[in-house]
Amino acid sequence: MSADTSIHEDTHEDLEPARRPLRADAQRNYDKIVEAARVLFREKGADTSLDEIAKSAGVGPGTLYRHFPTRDALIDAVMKDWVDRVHGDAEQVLEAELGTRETLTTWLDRLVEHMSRYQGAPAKFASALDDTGTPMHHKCTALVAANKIVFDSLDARGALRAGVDPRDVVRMVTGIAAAAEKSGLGHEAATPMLAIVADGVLRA
Amino acid sequence: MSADTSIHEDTHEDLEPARRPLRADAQRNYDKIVEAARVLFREKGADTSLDEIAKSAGVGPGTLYRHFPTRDALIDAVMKDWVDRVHGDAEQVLEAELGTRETLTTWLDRLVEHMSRYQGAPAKFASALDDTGTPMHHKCTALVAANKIVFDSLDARGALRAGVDPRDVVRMVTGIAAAAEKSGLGHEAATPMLAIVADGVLRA
DNA sequence: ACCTGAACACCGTTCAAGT
DNA sequence: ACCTGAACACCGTTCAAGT
Repeated sequence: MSADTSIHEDTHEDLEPARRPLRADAQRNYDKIVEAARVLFREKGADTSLDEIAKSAGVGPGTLYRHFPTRDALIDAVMKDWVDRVHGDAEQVLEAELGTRETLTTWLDRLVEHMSRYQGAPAKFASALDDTGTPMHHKCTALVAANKIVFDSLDARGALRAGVDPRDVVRMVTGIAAAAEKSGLGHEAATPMLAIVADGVLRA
Repeated sequence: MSADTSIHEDTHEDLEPARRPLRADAQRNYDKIVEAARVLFREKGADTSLDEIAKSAGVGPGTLYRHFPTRDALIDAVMKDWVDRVHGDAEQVLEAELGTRETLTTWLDRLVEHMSRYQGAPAKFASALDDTGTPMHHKCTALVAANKIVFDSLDARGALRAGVDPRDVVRMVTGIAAAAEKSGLGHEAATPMLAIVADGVLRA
């Protein structure tokens, strides 16, 4: 190993755009937009009007479009460190060395939590999961990869029922997170549904 | 029993608005709008612009609003006979007298099918499930009621795992239907997810 | 009682004009 | 190279004027 921080040890980030440095004022605007979006996404959800975001950032709508040609691209930028946290969570859950069922349920809980970061986000994940090419799809592959780590471990322990595709589980959790959000009961509404999933995934 | 057809034997329809007859031209417009909506919902999904529907029906936008103050109300009208079909399906599934697992999976399949009638409908169901008062919520209670019939039967057979709330299953299927739709793979994408649900719901 | 269509507010997106 | 803001298209919603 060479350095200590921000090592690219894994393969889930190599496709980063690698854009060259922006002009000073452009960079400032870029940051202001992302920060404004972060706040508004949290307060009003991931469908907040782009105009409002631009206004709140103090830039013209055209500037926002220059930096983020699509809403997806903006969401992507707002969720910059998200991928790493998901990956870290997967490993953390495994390191806890819990029983198989508890390992699975706490992981699924984290999954929902990560997906539900912003109102409306679960639906975006559901859409992006099979929509190759969009920026959000990158996040989804990270999600699938992290999930695979956990499932591989469970499989090694012989805990999985035959014929369960981990990818289907992610897809299902996507839907569960969306349903829980729309229930208005907060994302604790997901817990009983995740319990059913766990029983369906684990060997009887 | 008195008559043979369209008996109101159950309680899932007594709260119908009971509106008095419309003037002839108004009734004609009402029908034209519902028919246009039915076609467009099928072709372009349940989020088709109301303006487009009005135009396709050959009426002004104001006329549409007079009859259907909200999009939900229009969807409700389009799905008029839907409730009865769901209820009938539940009974039909039970009459087939299949094994417990097959009973459950075919029922869940039907549920998804019913929810996925129009593009965007699963999301509406998810939202309406706990949103009392909206017209779509009526459909949801019908859904829950039909589902209860099947689950009661399974429970009587001792097939259910302890602690499973049928309502949570409906909520979950709502999410699954939405996720399957957004996957773009058609609603067969739901099948493997439903299999997991079945294993989670049935006693091991 | 019902219909029409103009009018308004709002949002996403583009682009010519500026620095 | 980057920003601004006017401009356009589109949609939901309302309402005064008509029959």
